[in-house]
Amino acid sequence: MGAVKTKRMPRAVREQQMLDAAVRTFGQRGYMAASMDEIAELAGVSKPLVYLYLNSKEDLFTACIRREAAALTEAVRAGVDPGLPTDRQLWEGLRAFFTHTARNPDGWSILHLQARTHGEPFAAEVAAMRAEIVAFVTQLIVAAAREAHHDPDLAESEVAGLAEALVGAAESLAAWANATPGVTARQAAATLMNFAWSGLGNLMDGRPWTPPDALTR
Amino acid sequence: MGAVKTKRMPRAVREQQMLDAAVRTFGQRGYMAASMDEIAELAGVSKPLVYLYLNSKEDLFTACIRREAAALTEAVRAGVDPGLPTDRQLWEGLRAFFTHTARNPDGWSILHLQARTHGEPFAAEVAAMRAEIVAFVTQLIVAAAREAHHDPDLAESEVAGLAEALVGAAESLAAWANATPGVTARQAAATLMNFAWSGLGNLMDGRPWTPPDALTR
Amino acid sequence: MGAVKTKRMPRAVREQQMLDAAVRTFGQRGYMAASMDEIAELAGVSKPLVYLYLNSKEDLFTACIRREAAALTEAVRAGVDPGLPTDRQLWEGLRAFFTHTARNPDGWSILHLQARTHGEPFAAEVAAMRAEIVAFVTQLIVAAAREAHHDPDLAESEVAGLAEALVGAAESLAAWANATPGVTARQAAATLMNFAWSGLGNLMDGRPWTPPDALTR
Amino acid sequence: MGAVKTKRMPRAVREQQMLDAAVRTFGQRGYMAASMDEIAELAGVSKPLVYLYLNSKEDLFTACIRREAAALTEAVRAGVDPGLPTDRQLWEGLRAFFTHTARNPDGWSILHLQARTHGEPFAAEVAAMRAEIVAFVTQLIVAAAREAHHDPDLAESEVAGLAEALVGAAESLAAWANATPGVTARQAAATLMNFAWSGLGNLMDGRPWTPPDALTR
DNA sequence: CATGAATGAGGGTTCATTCAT
DNA sequence: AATGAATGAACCCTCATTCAT
Repeated sequence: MGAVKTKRMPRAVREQQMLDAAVRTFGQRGYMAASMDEIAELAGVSKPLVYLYLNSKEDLFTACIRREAAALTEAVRAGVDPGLPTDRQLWEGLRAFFTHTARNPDGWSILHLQARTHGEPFAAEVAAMRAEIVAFVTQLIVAAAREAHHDPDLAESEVAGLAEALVGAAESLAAWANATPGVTARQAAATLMNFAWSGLGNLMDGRPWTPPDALTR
Repeated sequence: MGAVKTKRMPRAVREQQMLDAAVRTFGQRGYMAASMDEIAELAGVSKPLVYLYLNSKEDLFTACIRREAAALTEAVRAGVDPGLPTDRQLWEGLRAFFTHTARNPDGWSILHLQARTHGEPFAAEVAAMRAEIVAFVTQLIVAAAREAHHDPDLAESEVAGLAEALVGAAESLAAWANATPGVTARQAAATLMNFAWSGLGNLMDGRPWTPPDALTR
Repeated sequence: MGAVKTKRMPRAVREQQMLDAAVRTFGQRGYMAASMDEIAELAGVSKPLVYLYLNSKEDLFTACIRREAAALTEAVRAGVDPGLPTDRQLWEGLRAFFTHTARNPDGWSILHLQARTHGEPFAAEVAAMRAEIVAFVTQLIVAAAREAHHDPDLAESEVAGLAEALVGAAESLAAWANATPGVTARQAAATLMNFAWSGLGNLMDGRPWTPPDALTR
Repeated sequence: MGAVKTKRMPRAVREQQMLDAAVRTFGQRGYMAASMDEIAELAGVSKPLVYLYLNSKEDLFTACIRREAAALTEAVRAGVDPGLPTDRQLWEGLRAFFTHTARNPDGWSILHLQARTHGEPFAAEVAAMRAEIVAFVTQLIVAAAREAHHDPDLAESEVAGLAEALVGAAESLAAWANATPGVTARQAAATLMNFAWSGLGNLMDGRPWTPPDALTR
């Protein structure tokens, strides 16, 4: 199970191996239950080397959070074309999000569960990333309102709640999709678009939101 | 802060004191960081008594989860009048949910964060409760579809995803409402109803969902 | 070598056993080289019990210092009759000091070497005891000067230096006497009285200080 | 603060840099708390080089002790003119001693505290130096006795004790003088000469020992 | 001459858990 | 019904020391 024990690697490489092992261990065992011993073994190095490079369990976990947060936000950013209409942008972002979380369950566990459960300084780290995503969604909603130029009264606090609800729904669906066999990232994104864009009321009335490439795939 | 040290209490009473202390400690410190020492002290009893009554840390935590899960589902059930139309039922349920979680932050922390973060057997315990709530929501959605008798093809898996999204959004909003000063349970429920029932698309077009008692309060 | 493993002792007794073991271990191995494992084993208990009662290695060492310092100052105080003339008081005090340090080499090692070598907060602890002894000696010197009513100019800073020198000489002689076979506490005290009271110059001229009970013993 | 990192120095120079760093680190942190890492960094070299040149922490510390012991004895020797009368020789020796220890607090800490606190083989190393100084003092006392040709019976063991007391007092005063602002090496030496040569009894009677150059300075 | 990479061994500390009363 | 006394096991972390280049 452990990495092949290759000796004398340059520091940068070893550090990535350690982070890989740490993300996996933290993601599966949880922050507190993960032991530095296990991480070191999985990384194929001795414990002192982990401390030499990453300083402490806390620092190591923080490094994991940062790496995974950066990877996730980057994946979403890369998946979105800012030239598209807002609903299309949201659709693309959700697809990228569900795809990335499905491919990195351990990283997602760290961001979604572990970091939030174990207080400061970890919660702040992940809150920063979350704020970035919420801001992106907020801006999409505001843009949509402007496009529709119908409801100039949409209060800021109201928008904040909506963005929070949307992001929360996405987070929950990610866990659900990961745990439910047969649910693809695409399906999860479609479900959420339907739910978020059209609302249950309209769905009931037979007016779902339609994926833009429904015909081609 | 700890309970007054009264001696020779009947078992049932002592057990509740212990669970109170445990919920508070687990909720604030987290499952792993909470120590049996602290719980026993907060409960005002000696450690062996905790073991005599509740067996182990794991069992104690499981008992906490069960108690809090039962309290939450009961609160929601009690808040809903099954004779009302579906959207009204959902509205009442959400209000009850946000009210209960705001009043029991430690219990909510246990259910929402701690139990899910620390794997089996706790995750299964809380998953059972969640399934109950998802089932309730699912049934609401199905009933709504029947009322609208428009879309008999609404696939079961699709409904499951929608329910999941709705519940996830609610969970996230609960944490957000607890952490954001000035957001009441009522407001959180209204935001979520808007989002879930009308959808962003309709909101943008000026067709929000209207709280049933908007005029009276 | 370790104490007989007696079970279920009252806390006060166990604590003294632990302090005994700790004084011996710290005295012989030194503060840093002593391991809590070794101390626990010598005390005949498990390590967690040592921590339960004494908190930490630092606290344990501090407790040792306090106990040994109290024992030493008490021994000196008990040996001195404040009604006697000053040189007699000094003589009795020195005898008590050398006797006590000879009988408690580990305690003396802790006070004289270990506590001073390992910085704060230990140095302050032993400095307090030393200040007490220096104050006692200073007061003797001042009293002697008053009795001789010859030198009203004896500056305070000068007296401080003399007291320091006397105490330092005593400390050194204690280690020397312990390490040199055949040197008794009595002889060490006599040598120091000679040195301190008469001075080398007078010794050379055949005017030593005479122990008060030279004839009787 | 660390030495400038100059490369490719001859071995002898590098060794002195290492010893400088080691003396400083051992003197300030203590033998056990000092880490080879810190010493190497302060010396501006890599750790393996320290091992290459000085073999082990123990050997490095021993080398420090030897160097500082040699420096101290050499300073005292250089300060004394063997042609002078014995009290003048002692006076000069003490001045040299207090001056040197005041200027080399780290070295003095190593000799006086660290080496003695951490057992063999270090204690033996510093004991050798101490024996040399005690021998010097002993010879002074014997010479003084011969000059006074009064007490040919001054037993050898008695002289040994006196020398020990004198050296011990000097050691204590050195630490005291270093720690007490405003006390110069000269004053410390004068205090000790007074104490040792005239004795408290004569001081009280107004017969102090008079520094030879009291008039000129 | 010099070092980046790496580790075996051990130390302080904490915790869930049990025994004897 | 209740507790004071006690521990096995594990965890985080550090350090002196060595290879391979």
